[in-house]
Amino acid sequence: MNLKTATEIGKCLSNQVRFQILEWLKEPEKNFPPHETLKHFNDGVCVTYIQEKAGLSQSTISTYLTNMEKCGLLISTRHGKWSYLKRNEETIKQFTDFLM
Amino acid sequence: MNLKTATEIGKCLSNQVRFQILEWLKEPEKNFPPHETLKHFNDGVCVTYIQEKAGLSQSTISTYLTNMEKCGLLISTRHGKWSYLKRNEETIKQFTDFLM
DNA sequence: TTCATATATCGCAATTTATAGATATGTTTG
DNA sequence: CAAACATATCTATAAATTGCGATATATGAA
Repeated sequence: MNLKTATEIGKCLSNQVRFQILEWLKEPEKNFPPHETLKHFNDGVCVTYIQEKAGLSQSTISTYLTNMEKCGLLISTRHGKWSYLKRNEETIKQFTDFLM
Repeated sequence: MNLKTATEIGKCLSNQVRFQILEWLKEPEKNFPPHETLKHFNDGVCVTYIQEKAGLSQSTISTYLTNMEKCGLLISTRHGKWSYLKRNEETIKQFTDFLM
């Protein structure tokens, strides 16, 4: 982890909704409805569920999630027409190690 | 640690200079000149040293440091006309625990 | 008390971010 | 292929942040 990447992560964490999403994704099955097609949360939660729960527009949430993925906070996996997002614990660990 | 406080900390970490200051303060004796009056770094580093090293204006750095103290990232101690700043490891730990 | 130094606060212009609607792209299904 | 749906990107505007100079406040020294 370097200063530039860490600051990019800091930018993601500077917004309450984005930070909240990261918290929700700690326990997907507790915070989101079960997936209808996919029967598990192995790859996280789809954009629509996150968007509905956050209550912001689809475009806003999509941008948030894209940025969070770019700086390594999230991992995105496509299954058909859905994108599933989960926390990238490795990057989060590197970030906290860098900070402490 | 709650979401609001964590996001305030995130805001501090969203700027490269502020993040850098936090990194410098990990090892004050390595990153700053020795104090002339105070002979130790027990309370951290004075505003002027941080300002000179960061290369931004006095007012900007003062505001940065004030904000970083308000959200608990730094601890400020007055000794005469100088303010000394050091990392608040307790808050930093709470923040990383909250994130992980 | 007056001066010099250290830090804090105010007011402002420039830049960046937040957020939405419109539109584009990608994917499945009929 | 066309329709329907999920997600991504583009464009625009309001709001927040950046960073500075000017000014105010606090402290120690003369």
